[in-house]
This record gives sequence, C-alpha cells and structure tokens, in this order.
Amino acid sequence: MPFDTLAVSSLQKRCGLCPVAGSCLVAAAGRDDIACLSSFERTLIPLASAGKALFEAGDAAQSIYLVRAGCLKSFTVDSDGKEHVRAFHLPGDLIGLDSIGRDRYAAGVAAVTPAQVCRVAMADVRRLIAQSPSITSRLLERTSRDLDLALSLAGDFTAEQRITAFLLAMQRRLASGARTVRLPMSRRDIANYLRLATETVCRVLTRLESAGHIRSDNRSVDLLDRDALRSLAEPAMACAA
Amino acid sequence: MPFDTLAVSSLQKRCGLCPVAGSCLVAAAGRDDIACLSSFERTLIPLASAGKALFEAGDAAQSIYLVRAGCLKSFTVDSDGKEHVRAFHLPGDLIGLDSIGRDRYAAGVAAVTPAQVCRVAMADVRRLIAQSPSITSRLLERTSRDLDLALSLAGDFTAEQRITAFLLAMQRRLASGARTVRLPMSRRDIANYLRLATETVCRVLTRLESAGHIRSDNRSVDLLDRDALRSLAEPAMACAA
DNA sequence: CGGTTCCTTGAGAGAACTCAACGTCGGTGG
DNA sequence: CCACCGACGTTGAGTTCTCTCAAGGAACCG
Repeated sequence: MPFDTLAVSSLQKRCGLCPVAGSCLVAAAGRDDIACLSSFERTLIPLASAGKALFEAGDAAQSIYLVRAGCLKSFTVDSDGKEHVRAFHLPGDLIGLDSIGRDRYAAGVAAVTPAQVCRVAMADVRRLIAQSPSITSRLLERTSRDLDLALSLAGDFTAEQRITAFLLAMQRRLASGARTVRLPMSRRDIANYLRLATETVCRVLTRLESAGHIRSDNRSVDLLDRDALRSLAEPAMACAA
Repeated sequence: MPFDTLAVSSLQKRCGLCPVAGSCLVAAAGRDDIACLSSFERTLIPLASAGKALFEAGDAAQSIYLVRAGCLKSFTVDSDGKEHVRAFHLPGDLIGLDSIGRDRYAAGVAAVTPAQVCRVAMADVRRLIAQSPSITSRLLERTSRDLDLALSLAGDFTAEQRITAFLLAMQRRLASGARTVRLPMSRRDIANYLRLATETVCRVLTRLESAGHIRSDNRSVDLLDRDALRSLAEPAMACAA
C-alpha cells in the first residue's frame, strides 16, 4: 500500500486542525505563552516524495523542524561513504535538537515517505528560550529524552535484540496498541540505524517468523507474540524508551 | 602513579578558586544572572575512592552534578548483567542531562578515580530555566552537544577506528595539546564504553604500538603520530566532538 | 513492459568474542 | 620486610556472529 500522498497534501495548515497538535511543542504552550507564539514563523513544508532532502549535513543550522506527517531520517555519511542513520522522525517529533547552539547541522535529514514538517527559525527558538520557560523546559526534556535514547541505542546488543526492540518501539510509536505495524522505512534504513547489514535484518526477521513470533510481509509486520519479543529484546529494551 | 587524593581534597570550596570555573555552567552566567545564582544550593561532594557510587540507575532524579575534579562514569547494567558505560565525565562536564524532566535516573554514576562534584538540585535547575535564559541556553546546548556525541558513538565503526578516535578525544579533553595522555579508566571501562571486549582493546593498542603510532605503558599513552591516528580514526572522528 | 530498487536466501570470509593462561602492579597482613 | 592476594593487563587459540559477495525474485516507476 503506497503512502497516501493525497491525504497528506490536503491537511489543513492551521494548527487547530494539525494531526499532531496533541504532542506539538508549540501547541503545548500554556495559555500564558500564546502571546509569544504569534511572533513565530511557522512554515509548513511539504516533502512530496521519499528521498527528498530537508537539509544536508554541514548546512547552516537555521531552523528546527516539527514533524506533522510522514517519516524522515537523519543520517551522516562517513569518510568511507557509509551511511549512518541517527534517528527516524515520526509525527510529533522534533528535528535538529542535536544542532541547537551550533552553526551547522551535524547530520542531514531526508524524507523516508512523503512528509510534512513545520519550520521554526533558530532565532525564534532563541527568543522562545528567553521568553517562555514552559516551552523551553519541554524542549530541554525532549532533547534529554533523545539523549537517553541515543545512549541506549549505542549499547552492545545482538542483532536479534536490536531488531526485536526496534519492532516493539515502532509498534508503540506508530501503532500504539495495534498488533500490526506498517514500517515506513526500507530494510536498508533499518540496518543502517541498527548498525547491521541489510541481509542480517532480513535473516533475523525470517528467523523470528519461523519461530512464530511475528508474521512479516514486506513492510507490514504483525507482532504475534509480543511477550516473546519483549523477552528477547529485554536487555535492549531501554532502546524503546 | 596513584591519583593525588591529597591535592583534590584540599581544593577550595569557593567557586572563585574552582579549577573548572572557566567551563562551569554556573560560573558562566553573565553578570545579569548573578542575582539568580545566590539562590542555588551548590554542594561540593567528594568521592574519596574509585568505584564509589554517586547515585544508582532508578534513583529519584533530584539533582544534576558538575564535575570539579577526577573522573566518573555513567553506566547501565542490562538484564544479562553486562555493564554498558554510557559516558565518562571529566572536570567541567555535567552529569544527569539525560534525566532532566524525568522521575528517575536512567543510569548510575560511579567514580572512576577519586572525584569531586558540585550538586545542583533539580528544583533549582527548574528555577534556573524559568529565571535565566542565558544559563538555560547553555544547558540546552550542552545537552544538544551530548546528544550529537552519543549519536556519533552509536555509529558502526571498527575496533581500531573507535579506539583511535577515543584516544584522540581523551587527548583533547585531558591533555589539551600534550602528546602524552594519562587515561583515568581501566581497559575494561574503555571496552564497555566502546562496545568491545577488554582483550580487543588490548590487542588494538598493541597493534597501534607495533605500528609506531603510539607508545603505551599501562594507563599512560603517548600519541607519537597523531596524523596517522587521525587518518585511522577519520570515519569515526565525529565521536571526538 | 524494461529498468530500478528492494527483499530474500545461500555460501564463504573475517572481525571480534570467549575461554584460558600468565605476568604485573598495588595493597595487605603476617 | 616480604609473601600473598586480587584486580588489571596482555597474549594465544579456537569459536561465533555478523559481514561480504553473489544471485534470484518481487515490487514499483517511468
């Protein structure tokens, strides 16, 4: 099933109808902060197709972004030409938290599926920090949470542990309770994120399916036995934070 | 050569004589923020011996800490009993940035050498955020920088790349220009940090020494050919950020 | 329809791990 | 003062997990 581009492009631009208003940093401001918000430049940017870049590593870090729809990845390319996926960004997530206070972005960001993001200029972020402690506090908490997640991911785990934890995390973030997850990203992106070879991701998924723990059909994964998966992933479960 | 406990314990408690005043978050406040600072509880905590815990994973996250002297590590222990070192904390570093806004610490922290830290209560951190945009901004930048570092460390690199990058980073952080670095931590801690076996760390160090790139005598490492090391570490150099 | 890109599976190679032994260092107590 | 002890560091041998290389099939796009 292809990503529903039509539905995304018809989304209302006004925040009142934003699909992620519940977890939006801007919308999360208390009534007392509304006065600050009117000064922000919030620009809705559509990325029509998968693969389209939002910005490149090394670009001037002039904004942070808020994901409204779709899926994006941040990644670096090392001097050997290997791509390292640093994070997947889903609706409600913030992009660019690892570049606050720096001149240039540490990583590039590209769409994994067609996506929509809201742009917040870095100058406005600085103004926010000066004016709205409640939003700043949330920004700091998000950055702190991302840091914890990154440190967990950096841990030393087996391919099976990493992949199982990844599936459970995706189920929580994307399907929130549903047994079937539709993964937005390719095997290659998953592998680059989990520091594995594409083939290893395939093989482990096949093995999990043989064991009856999942049913996998291309990008759609049915988590048949979540308890078994949780017990496999246990050492790496902090990654699902 | 044992860590000089005497020198550490004789350090003045007043910030004016603090050895890390230059990089201290509190001291970094502009003159306009000094009024805020008087309200902080800044407690100097000495950790007399290596191995002593500052706090455990799961403890109520009631403070962040500023390293004044010595070396500490944050670490988690997974359900397999394996220790994962998440970071080494050197003078001037902040501890607990990955737990801001959360109830409990995600990782424990213990002294690697005898150490001194300043405690700042989480309630005071919150007050800071509300009162001093300039300190908050620095706090956010530090957290953001740590996030970037963690994401780099999470990358997929060879043992040689990781260890070389680690040596260069330690040289920069500890010796700032000097050719010889005295590592505060054991091979085991380095291995747990870099996701390697202790033996692999030893073997790579031996190999680097045979190649004439370093001269290693226990914890003291002489970086003879930094250009060669940099070129070996190149893909992982972001880790040295 | 071709031409990609993605997914999957197999066979062989290699990097890092585990297990094991031994030397060294520093602290402790007889 | 020296012998003992435990923690740390180093080295070797064999194993294992994951990677690389290779190929075929499926899905998607122009």
